Amino acid sequence: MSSELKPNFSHSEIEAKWYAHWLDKNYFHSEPDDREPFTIVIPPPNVTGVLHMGHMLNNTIQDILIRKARLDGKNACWVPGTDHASIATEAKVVKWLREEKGLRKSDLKREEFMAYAMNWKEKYGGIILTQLRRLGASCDWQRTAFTMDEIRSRHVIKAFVDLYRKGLLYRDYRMINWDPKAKTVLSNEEVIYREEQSKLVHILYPFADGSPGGITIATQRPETIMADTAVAVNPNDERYSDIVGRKVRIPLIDKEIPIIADEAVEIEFGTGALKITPAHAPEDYEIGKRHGLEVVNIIDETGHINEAGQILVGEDRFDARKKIIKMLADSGHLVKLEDYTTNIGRSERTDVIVEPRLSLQWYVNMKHLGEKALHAVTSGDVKFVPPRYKNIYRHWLENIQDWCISRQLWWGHRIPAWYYGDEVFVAMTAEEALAQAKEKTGNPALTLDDLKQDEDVLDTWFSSWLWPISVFDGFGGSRDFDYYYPTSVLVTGWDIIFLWVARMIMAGYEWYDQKPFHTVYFTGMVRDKQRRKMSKSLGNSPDALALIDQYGADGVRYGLLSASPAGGDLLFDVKLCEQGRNFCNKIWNGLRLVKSWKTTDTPQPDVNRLAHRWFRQQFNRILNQLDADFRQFRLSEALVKLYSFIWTDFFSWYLEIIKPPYGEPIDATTHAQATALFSELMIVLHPFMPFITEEVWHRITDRADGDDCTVSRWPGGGTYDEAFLRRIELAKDIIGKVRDIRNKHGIKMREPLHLMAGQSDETEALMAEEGLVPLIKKMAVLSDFERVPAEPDKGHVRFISGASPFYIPLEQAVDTAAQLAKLEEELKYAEGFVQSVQKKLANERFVANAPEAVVNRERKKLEDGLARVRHLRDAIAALKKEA
RNA sequence: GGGCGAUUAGCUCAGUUGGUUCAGAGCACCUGUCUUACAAACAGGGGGUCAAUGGUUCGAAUCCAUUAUCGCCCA
Repeated sequence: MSSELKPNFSHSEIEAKWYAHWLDKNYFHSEPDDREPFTIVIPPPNVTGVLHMGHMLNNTIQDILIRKARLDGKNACWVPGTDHASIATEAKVVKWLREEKGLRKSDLKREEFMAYAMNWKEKYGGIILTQLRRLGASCDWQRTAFTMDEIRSRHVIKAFVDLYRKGLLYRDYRMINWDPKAKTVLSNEEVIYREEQSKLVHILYPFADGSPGGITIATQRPETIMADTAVAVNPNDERYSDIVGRKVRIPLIDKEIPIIADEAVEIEFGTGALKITPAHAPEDYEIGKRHGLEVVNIIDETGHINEAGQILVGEDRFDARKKIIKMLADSGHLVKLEDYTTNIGRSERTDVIVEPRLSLQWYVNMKHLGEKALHAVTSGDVKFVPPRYKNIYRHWLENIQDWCISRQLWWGHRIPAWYYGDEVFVAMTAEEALAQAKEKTGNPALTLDDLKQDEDVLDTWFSSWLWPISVFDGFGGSRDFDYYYPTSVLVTGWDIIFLWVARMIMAGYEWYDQKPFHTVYFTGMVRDKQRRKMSKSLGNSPDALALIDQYGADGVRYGLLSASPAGGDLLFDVKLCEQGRNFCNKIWNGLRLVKSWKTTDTPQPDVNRLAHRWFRQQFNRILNQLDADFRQFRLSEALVKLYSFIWTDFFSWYLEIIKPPYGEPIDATTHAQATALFSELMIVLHPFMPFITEEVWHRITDRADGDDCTVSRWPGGGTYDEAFLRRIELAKDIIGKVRDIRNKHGIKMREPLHLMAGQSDETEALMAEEGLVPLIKKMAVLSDFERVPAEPDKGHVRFISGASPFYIPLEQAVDTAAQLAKLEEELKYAEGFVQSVQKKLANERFVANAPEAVVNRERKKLEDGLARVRHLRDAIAALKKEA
């Protein structure tokens, strides 16, 4: 049997096999039943996206939680799906049309474009869901949803209509964030501010009446001077008090504008004088409104200067900036150029600098929606892991602004608003809108052709915020929805806490007065070793699939998770995946070892019985800890714990203890126990590393059809005896010290040693433990292990373990000096320890105030410590006498 | 400007309610090893004034205050 198993684990041969098997058995599909549900909705990746490190981390965590819930016997349901990602996808389709078909969007009718886009999506979209299978994601694929499919679209339109009827939607003409590349408005949350280098340009605006001088303003945007309609100073700024009210000329175009005074102008900034460009800066727009200034728009929707600019018409805004600085210098109006760092807002999707722009858009009133959403989190109804994100969330909601939801795109949900003259009709369908229009106007002759539907689509997040509801067809009132909602956990990155998480909570309370999920687990960002965020442009992100090919899905999952505390950033290093792969190999070889044993009907030796007792109890202890870890979402800790438990306790200790000499059989009882323990370990590790655990599960013993690791039951814990476990720890310490002595003296493992233990209660208890003496003899390779009444005369080394002395006679020369140094160091430590305990116990207030258990513990510590010190002193004295 | 968080070994990080020999893990490093499951391994080892100062307490890596440095969110 064992001859089938290669020395190295090969993940590529098993991953596809088991994934297909799980699908074949339909294990991932969930239907409502009597069991407790455990539900996760996937943060839908962009339909055009490909798997990257962030997805891998995110989905590994979800899969761990789902698989654990499945093993716990819950009805686990993980709903996958994709997001239509309006801006990103439309950009990709436009590019594809241009490059592959030679078509421009402007050449196409809306319907034509949508047909191409849908086609494109069918062909290239959703690749990422296939890639998730490689990772082992146990999603219920039959429930795959798409934000633009029929059901989800219905939810979006219904939500819009409903909010409109409730008076929570409105249209307004105001300053918005414009993305000149995508040619659409963005919400505040889609603008990313970063500090960037810029120039502050000082420009002289001469007096209009021709008198000498003028006023020097400072601006970052010299290319917009043509749109200026005033220069403003602070009314309290004495430098300018006598020229307020006078007129100046805009250089280059010689337009006359007034100098006005407004409190909003910062005296300290620049020259204290601001050019006011109401069409192209939010603050200027406000100032302009206060002073009734004209609004001159000189930048078109693509970020180029338009006819109203008079000069530099058709130039890109940044080219225009360079040119105008040159022109100002030539005309003598440039006073100076100053280096300047400022916060620049860029589009989250296209990364171009956002252009403030006035336009008419749809908004959601957030005041109303925000209140319950805030309470949900502050009250703990929705739990955040880690909890510190509560503060960030609260801060945002307390300062919330209305949500701009219209987008000037075609790919998305078209806004269900129809216009007839100045009237707006919002309805589920054009026919309903027509009916409304007929009633409102009293004109029954109106037809659909008289109504004009809004050209814009809705923000993608306006569909994502309904996701936990819409994937279960919640607005239809479904059995699924009743059963699965609220979902159990949401796993997502903290970067979309406002864009997505907060809004889902709002939607949940708005439509069902119910949270969408019990807990939000925030993952960190995956960064490289230099702490840089992984990105395509930096090229520092490893190819996710290549990683899986190289290290196996289990190895990569291990690597991602072992260093990924909740909410903390993960500094990714392929070394971690390598460690995961090595762990797989270790498990594989443990399997090979156990499979290689022949069994015999002989009775179980004491040492094996002891080994099992010890490991069982240790396992119980770990199971308790794992329970706590899962409850608190400390997944990384749980995995690290399991890693060392399996590697060290199971392989390095348990299997080594029970391992029969080469070629000899093992007693059947021990073999059965080892097989059972191995299987249990595979269940416990399964959520983290599903593939290898399933493989080992099936190889370790014969299984009936359907007896798969992935659908087995998580083992229940049990009791353990602390005193017993401590005795074993002591034994392990003794073994370690013997090995150290071998190391130091160059004694090979095949040379058995003779170990003598000094008299103490401790050694007495130790040797009375059935099986422990043979255990120590086996693991330390001893010919003999016995207690002696006193230290032997000469020719031996000594060490202290616990509070007892041990001696090993040696044939070879003993390195007295080295031993002495080591013992003296240990003595120093032990004395310091004893001193600190003594000090504590001498303190009356400690003895009086501390709990009795704590005081007793200290007394025991003192007793042991004193014994240890005594033995160390004896040993040192003896050693000195020898020298 | 408002807020949040962090600072523990060379690196990345645990350390749960303040109390068990509590100063830990992994990686890295050093020494040794074909000990026939595994060199992707095995057996050992060295390494930290827990950022600084002060306070609370019988007792502080842990709680409080101040300072320093760094990171992030919002404006």
